[in-house]
Amino acid sequence: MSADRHGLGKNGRVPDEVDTAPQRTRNRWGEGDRLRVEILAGASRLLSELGGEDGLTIRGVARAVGIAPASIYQHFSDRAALVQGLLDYEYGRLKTLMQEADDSLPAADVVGRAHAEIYAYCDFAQANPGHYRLMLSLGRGVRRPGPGEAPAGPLMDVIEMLAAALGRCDEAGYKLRVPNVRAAVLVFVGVHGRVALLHSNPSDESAKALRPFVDELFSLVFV
Amino acid sequence: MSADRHGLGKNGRVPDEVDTAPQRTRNRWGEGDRLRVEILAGASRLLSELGGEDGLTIRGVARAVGIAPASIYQHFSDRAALVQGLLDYEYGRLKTLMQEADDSLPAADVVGRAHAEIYAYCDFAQANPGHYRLMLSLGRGVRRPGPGEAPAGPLMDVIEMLAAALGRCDEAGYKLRVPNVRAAVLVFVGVHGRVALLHSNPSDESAKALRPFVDELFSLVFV
DNA sequence: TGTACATCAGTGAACGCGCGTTCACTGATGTAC
DNA sequence: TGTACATCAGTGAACGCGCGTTCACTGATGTAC
Repeated sequence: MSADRHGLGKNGRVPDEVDTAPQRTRNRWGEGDRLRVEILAGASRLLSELGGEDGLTIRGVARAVGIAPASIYQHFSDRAALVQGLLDYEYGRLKTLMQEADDSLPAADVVGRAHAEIYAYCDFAQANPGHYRLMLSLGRGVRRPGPGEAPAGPLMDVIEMLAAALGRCDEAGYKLRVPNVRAAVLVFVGVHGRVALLHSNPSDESAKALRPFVDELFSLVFV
Repeated sequence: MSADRHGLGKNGRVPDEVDTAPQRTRNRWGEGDRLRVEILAGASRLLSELGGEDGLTIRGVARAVGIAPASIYQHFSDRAALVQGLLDYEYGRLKTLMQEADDSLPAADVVGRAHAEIYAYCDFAQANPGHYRLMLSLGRGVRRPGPGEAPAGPLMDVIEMLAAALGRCDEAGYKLRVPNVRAAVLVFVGVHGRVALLHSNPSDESAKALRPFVDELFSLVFV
């Protein structure tokens, strides 16, 4: 046993298992929850590599993480729960990125901060097309609000962040042509449409520069 | 055989097969191509009912049409070809609807005609969410232009239609604030983003009225 | 201190299912001579 | 006109595959007494 620790067999070749199963060491007592984030990270990586929800299977994620498919069920009740968990995880990342971009500028630069938020959004969308598609729920198996339920959700959180940033601009004297929430929806929707168009046409080099487009959108909503 | 033509067995009950297989009569000699459009229509219906590409399987379509799965291979080389055929079919429908809306107004009413085109687009998107998602290629298995290839495609056709309509407005004196192609992209992208937002949040009743939003977009691109 | 037991992290093997695709075929309709 | 053959529209049965999920399990680590 100890003779094989170097990963080399007697003939000096790397055994086949090394390629497929990167021999995970199990977590210690009481640290079982660590696997949960490993699973989410593996699923996230898978989404990046495959660019869509299609390869996002229980077995695929298990392979990516290096565990048995059955092990996933200790942390997620079924595939739908895994996808939902991944969505929460990614929305958390996106909101953090936007908030950090906002915080990175001086408090007084309200217009710059609003721009920075949406730039961060664009960067995320361009760097993570697979995640973006899933998050905009143009895939299946995503929980949607019921008929009576309020149209809340992580998407609304993002729009509200943007609305707040635009509201601060308005208060600081950079007047909006429409109420701040309407302006936020307009900008968000424009950016989202542009990103979707880009994703559906990745060869359009001229469209990859999203910032000028964002600036144009902003210039339209301000007086 | 002729005794069973009424679809009733000896005990007066409808045989089980009637429910699943609506006993298609095969096409006549030389009319084999008719099945092709039956398949596309069945696939289209399936897309409407299921709201996504997920149920769009060879076997599912065969069931919807009432034929054997193997029969599809006489008209489409594989599943990807079927999906591509469906896309062409649906883009044809969309462009026809937009053109008809345009033609339904007097030639002189250039602004009304531009509005009518995009209204038709909205109506299509709202009436066919499953088709819309697939067409905007936020699904898998859709042919995309290669790296060197021009970013043409049915989506560009739609945008060019709109750009032409906006160009006619500009020429008629309803001046645009930006070049007509940029204005078309802006309007299209805004509408698409709004529709996507609506699809991801179908309970948002206030967002279902797309026309005011479209009008707002138009008012932003005109002087 | 030992020792029986509980809890933990994680697994291997199996299940039934629906899928895409292939292949040899069936029976009806046309065509050559 | 017959009749052999070609072509057509479409099928039934089978294949191998990857999937989601379940279940009894393994071995390590903690805890009660």
